[in-house]
Formats: sequence, C-alpha cells, structure tokens
Amino acid sequence: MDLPDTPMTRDGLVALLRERSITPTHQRVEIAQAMLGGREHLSADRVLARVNLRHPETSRATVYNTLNLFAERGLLRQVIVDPQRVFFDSNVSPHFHFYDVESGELIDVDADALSISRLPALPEGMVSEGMDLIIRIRPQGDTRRPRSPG
Amino acid sequence: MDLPDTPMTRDGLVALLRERSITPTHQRVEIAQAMLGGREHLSADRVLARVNLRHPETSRATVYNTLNLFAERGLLRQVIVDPQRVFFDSNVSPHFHFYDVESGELIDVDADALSISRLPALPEGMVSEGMDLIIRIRPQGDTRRPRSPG
DNA sequence: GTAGTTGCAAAGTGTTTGCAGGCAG
DNA sequence: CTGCCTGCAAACACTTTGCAACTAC
Repeated sequence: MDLPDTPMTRDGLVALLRERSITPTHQRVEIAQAMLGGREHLSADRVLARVNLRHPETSRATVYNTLNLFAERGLLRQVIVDPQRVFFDSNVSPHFHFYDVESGELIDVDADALSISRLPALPEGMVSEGMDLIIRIRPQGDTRRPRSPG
Repeated sequence: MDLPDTPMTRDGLVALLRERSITPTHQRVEIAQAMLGGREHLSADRVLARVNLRHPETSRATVYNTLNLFAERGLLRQVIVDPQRVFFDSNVSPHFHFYDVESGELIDVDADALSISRLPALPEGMVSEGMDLIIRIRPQGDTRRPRSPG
C-alpha cells in the first residue's frame, strides 16, 4: 500500500493544480505532495503533521482550506466513517472501503471486488451524487465497542 | 414513512428496555418514545428538542448518554453520513440509505431493493461488524456543494 | 438504603472564519 | 502592483465529562 516517496515531481503537481484552476502556492504543492506521497487515507490533522515535518510553515487553516478545495476540484475524495474526523482519499476512482473500527484504519476495496446489481430507483427529481460503501471490521475475538481508539 | 404517534405503549417500552437490561427511568422512556414515535432518523439535538416539547425535563447529557446506550444495546443504529452529527436510526434491520446532501435527510432503502454479490474477502484475522451503504443524492439541476445546509 | 442515573456547566474535538499581512503572476 | 492566499486566534457545533443531587427498586 505504500507508495514511493515522490510519485510525482513538484512540477507535475504544479501542472496538476493548474489543470484544476488552483493557484499552485508553496503550501498547496506541499499538501499535494503529502497526500500523494504515502498513505492514501489521511485526516486533516495527519496531513498537517506530515506537511510540517520538514519545517512548520503551513497553518492548520490552510490545510483545511486546501483539502476542501482539492476535494471540491476532484483531486481528493472525502470519506465519512467516523463522526470525529473526515478522511481524505487520494484515490478518486470508484472503490469502496473496509474500516477497521479498532485502529481507525481505512483499506481500499476495489470496485469490482464486489458487484452491486439492481440499484434502487432514486426518489423523484433526485440525482445521484455518488455512493459510499463501508464495511466495518474489527480484529477477530475483540468484542469491545471502542468509542475512543486506544 | 410517518409512524403513528404512539406505536408502543409506555408499558411496552418499559418492557423493551428491561429486556435489554436498561433501567427504565422517566427520561429513558421519554427518549425511547421520541425515537419510535415519528421520523426514524434523528440527530441527538432533534431528539432533545422533541423530548422537551412536553416539558423541558431532560438534559442534553442524558439524551446523548441514552442514545449511545440504546445503540450499544441494539435498540438503535448509528448512521454516519455527515461529519457534523450522528443520526440515530430506529430501524435496526438490514437496510441502506439515501442521503439528501441538500436537505440532510436520510431515506431508507430496503435491503432487497438492491443486491450485493461477491463480497470481498475480509483482511486476515478480521471479522465484519456490519456494512453501511449510502447513496448521496441531491435535487436535480442543483449543482451546489453545500457545506452548510440552508 | 444503595447503586445507578441525571443535570449542569465546563472541557474537548475537529473544523471554520475574520482580518491583517504576504505572495503569485 | 493587485487580488488571492496565508497565518493567527477566536469562534463554532457537536459531544463528552466530573461531580453533587436524586431516583428506581
């Protein structure tokens, strides 16, 4: 699951941002790099930590703004599985998730690892925005209901 | 979708709570009644408002504690679709949801309105806790991305 | 009577916002 | 240069917690 440290050059990222009409500021490029440079599912807090590993130059506000902007422009997808935090997923192609309720970890499930047929009719006048399928899992033998991951 | 105002007698609710080893206090019965007495998908805040329509005798803390207790004991199911609030669903049998991102409304989808086949293999040593399937919908022609419903 | 429950208000999260200063083009 | 972007800290919404008073049985 671990991607190489720098799957895209800085120039590549700059180009990608421009494609989406996003001014490629220093911070945004840094954040883009963080999201594509390793694990695919990160909370804003994790991104902040990661970006500031090098030197603490990016503020919390900018991380939140930028992640939301990226999601809006289709570079990231938000995954809502935990009421406490939003995960951002750098994989924007159709797929589903396992969610380990114990560790809080998200794992991709390839779209064709399962098949959904006979989609229900949408309520009248409504259009679909997308579908989220989450399979909650936990380590075998563990019967706790963790409210706070430990 | 609207249920009759009192689908269960107070005595019935008391019995139901006892079945689950829940001391049927005044407030808990009130909350049980609120969750079964009308709409099926309510946030804690809505439950609080509803319970205190009669007379404001139940605190926010009790509502939160009680809803979590009910969920833990299988009387309610939590639905996580909005990072801002948890919905509680009085329908605990298998089913899925439409989520109107515009209005914030949840709509039940019967479990056999769609069929999921070929479930993916779970990661080793993991067991399933349940599956959430959410189809995000919005009114046709509306292209906004609402962050704050209004 | 006693353990378990409630209410209050304060604390705690994750996230957003307002505004002055700073950077990209 | 000029408008967009950033950082800071305060504001926010939802939820949880600590503790004294109270209630169910």
